[in-house]
Amino acid sequence: MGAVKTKRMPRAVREQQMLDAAVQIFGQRGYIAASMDDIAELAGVSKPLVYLYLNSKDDLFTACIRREAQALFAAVRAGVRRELPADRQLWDGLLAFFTHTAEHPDGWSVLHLQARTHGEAFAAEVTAMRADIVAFVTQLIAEAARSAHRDPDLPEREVAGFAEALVGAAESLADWANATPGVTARQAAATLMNFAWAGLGELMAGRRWSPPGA
Amino acid sequence: MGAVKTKRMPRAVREQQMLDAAVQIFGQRGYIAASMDDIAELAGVSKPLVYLYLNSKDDLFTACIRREAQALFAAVRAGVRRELPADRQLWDGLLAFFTHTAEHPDGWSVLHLQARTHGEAFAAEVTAMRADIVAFVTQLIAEAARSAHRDPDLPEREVAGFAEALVGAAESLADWANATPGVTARQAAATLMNFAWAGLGELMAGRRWSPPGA
Amino acid sequence: MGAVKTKRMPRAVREQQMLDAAVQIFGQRGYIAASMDDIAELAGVSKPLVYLYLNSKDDLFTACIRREAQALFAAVRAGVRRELPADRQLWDGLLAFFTHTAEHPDGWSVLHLQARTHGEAFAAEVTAMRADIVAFVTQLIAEAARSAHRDPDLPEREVAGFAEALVGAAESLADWANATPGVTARQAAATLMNFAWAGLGELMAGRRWSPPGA
Amino acid sequence: MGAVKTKRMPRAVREQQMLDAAVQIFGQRGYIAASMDDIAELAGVSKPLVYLYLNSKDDLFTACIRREAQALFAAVRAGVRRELPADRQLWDGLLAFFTHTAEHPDGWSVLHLQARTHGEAFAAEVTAMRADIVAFVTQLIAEAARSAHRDPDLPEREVAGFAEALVGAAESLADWANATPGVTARQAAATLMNFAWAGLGELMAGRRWSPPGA
DNA sequence: TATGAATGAGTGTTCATTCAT
DNA sequence: CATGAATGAACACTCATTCAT
Repeated sequence: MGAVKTKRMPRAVREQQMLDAAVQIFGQRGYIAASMDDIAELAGVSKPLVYLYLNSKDDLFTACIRREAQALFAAVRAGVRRELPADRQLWDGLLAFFTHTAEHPDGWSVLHLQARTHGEAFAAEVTAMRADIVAFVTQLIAEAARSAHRDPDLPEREVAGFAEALVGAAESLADWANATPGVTARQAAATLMNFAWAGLGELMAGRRWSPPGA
Repeated sequence: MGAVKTKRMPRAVREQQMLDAAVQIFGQRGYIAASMDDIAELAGVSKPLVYLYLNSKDDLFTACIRREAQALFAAVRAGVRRELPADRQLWDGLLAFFTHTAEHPDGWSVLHLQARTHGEAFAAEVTAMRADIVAFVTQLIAEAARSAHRDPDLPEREVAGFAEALVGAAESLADWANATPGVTARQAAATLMNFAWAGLGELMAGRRWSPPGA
Repeated sequence: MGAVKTKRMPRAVREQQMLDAAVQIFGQRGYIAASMDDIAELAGVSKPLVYLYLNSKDDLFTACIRREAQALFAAVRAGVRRELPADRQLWDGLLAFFTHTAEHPDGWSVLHLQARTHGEAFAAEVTAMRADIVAFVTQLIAEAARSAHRDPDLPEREVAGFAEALVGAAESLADWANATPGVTARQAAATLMNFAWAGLGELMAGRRWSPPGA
Repeated sequence: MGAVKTKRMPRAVREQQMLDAAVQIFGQRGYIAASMDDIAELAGVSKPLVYLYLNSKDDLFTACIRREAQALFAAVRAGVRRELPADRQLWDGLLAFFTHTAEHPDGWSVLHLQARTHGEAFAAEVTAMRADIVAFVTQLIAEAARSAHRDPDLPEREVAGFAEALVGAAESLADWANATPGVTARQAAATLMNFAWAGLGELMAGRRWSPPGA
């Protein structure tokens, strides 16, 4: 299971092996339950070497978070072509998102479960990437509204709430898809698209569901 | 911060104090990082008493989960009157949900973050309650479809995916609302209602967003 | 299993119930592994009452040792009639001994295993009773030698060694008999009698096995 | 008292130091009363190192039992030359036995007191070695009977009882010798030899002491 | 006479981390 | 570049013992 024990590798390669092992163990066991012993063993190196390269358990975890966050955001970006229509961009982004989370369940666990459960410092790392995604979605919505020539001055807070809800639903569905055998990335994306697109249309059209007694 | 140190209380009272403290510490630090020492201290009792009444860290955590799950579900139920129209019921339920999670952030953290991250046994406790909520929402959607005389035979799987997405979005928004100062329970509920209601309408009308190349 | 829970008993009776329970638990689990909780529960009383009557775990254990030691010595004495011939007395004594240890295995365990394993203070209690028995056997041997008119001045140290070996063998056989199903007290006594009596005869006759190179 | 604090020793050496310390503490205080802290301190190392090398208190105790059992049996074997007459072999074996138990009182305590008092698993370790010794003695008796051309078909059960009594007496005398200042290994061996040899002669001659009323 | 409520002190065990080589 | 040897600090859990009633 662990990396084959090879001697004398360049530092960069060794580091990636360590991060691979760390993501796997952190993702499956959680930050605290993961032991440096286990990570070192899975990486095929001695524990002092892990400390030499990655400094501490905290730093190692942070490095994992950063690597996985960048990988996820990069995957989403790479899936989207900005010249296509907004709904197509949203679809492509969702598809890329669900595909990536399905292919890297441990990384997704690190980002969505573990990092948020063990201290503000770690959570902040994820929050940054999440903000990028939310911003991206927000921009998409605004763009879509503009291109539809409807309600060009959507209240910013409302759009933000929408983007937040959309991203939140996506995250939840990613967990659900990973935990439910037989649910593909396409299905998850289609479900969310159906769920969200009509609401977005109403939003852009300026129609609101009004709470009673407001 | 901790409970006022009072001597010689009846067991039932002490137990609630301990659960209060445990929910707070588990919610803020997570299952593993929470130490029984800290919980006992916050509860204003000695550690052996915690063990005498609650048996073990596992049992204590389980007791927390159960208490918080029941409280949350009870709050949602109590907020809904079944004789009102479906959209009103959904609104009332969401409002009760966001109100409760806002008022009990640690309990919400225990349920939504901690319990799902530390072993199947704990997760199952939450899953049970979540299933109740999803079933409740599913029922609401079906009811709404019936009362609207539209597409009375919605495909079950699609409704389930919708309910899942709706509950997932609600959970994510609860985190977001708790983490974002200035966001009220009403606002969170309104955002989600706007986000979801139109999509539900489309669903009931049998209209779907179709993925490209399908 | 434990005593029936009855309220308001005279102190003496309660104390015996406690000692019964204590002997059972000490005998089966050992001094340290035995918990005051378990003893109190088995005795059918609350823990503070045990402390009220018996003071401390140490005192309770000591009381057990004393009671069992006296009971064992009394049983041996009661089995022997001093007017009979020496070999008959020895036989009767051994039979009484093996019968008692077989009927009170927990008491025997307390005396022979537990008391000697947990500190000098406890061991001393047993040593006292053991010395009584060794003295009794020594006296028997001397008496037998006198009545046989042979070697009336047996060296004291040698007789003591003999008595010690005899008692030691008896103790070992008691353990063996208790641990080996199907071995009766009579069989144990007969084995030891055969083993010892001839050696005693040689001793009294002044014949010795002489170590080489002495 | 404890080993001189030396840094950076090879694992094998440290392990022996730990076993030395453990035998001493287990022998003097018993399995449960012995604390890993005390053992580690006496061994001159930190507690985690004890766990790293010996795994657990259970394993450490088992390792002690095994080492001491092997050492004792090896000492007895080494003391006996099989080509000599049976009584000489018995004498040499007893002498080696009492010498070893006198020189390793803690080891003897571990084997004879502690291991038998704290669970079947530990007792079994000792029982195996004891069975070897009993078998050895049984063989000796049979051999002696053969070479004396007397009653070559001794009933097996009786020989076993004899061997049991002999070994039991030896064990008891070892305790006695260790507890009684001034008693040498030679004296203990001579006492037992005198005690047992004549009885063995009677046994081999087919003469029995017969219980009254049988 | 009797007990429910409560704890100080200690147990076995684990883990992130460092040094000497 | 790499590691075997070693530890300080903590954690879950238990137990003999006491107090207030």
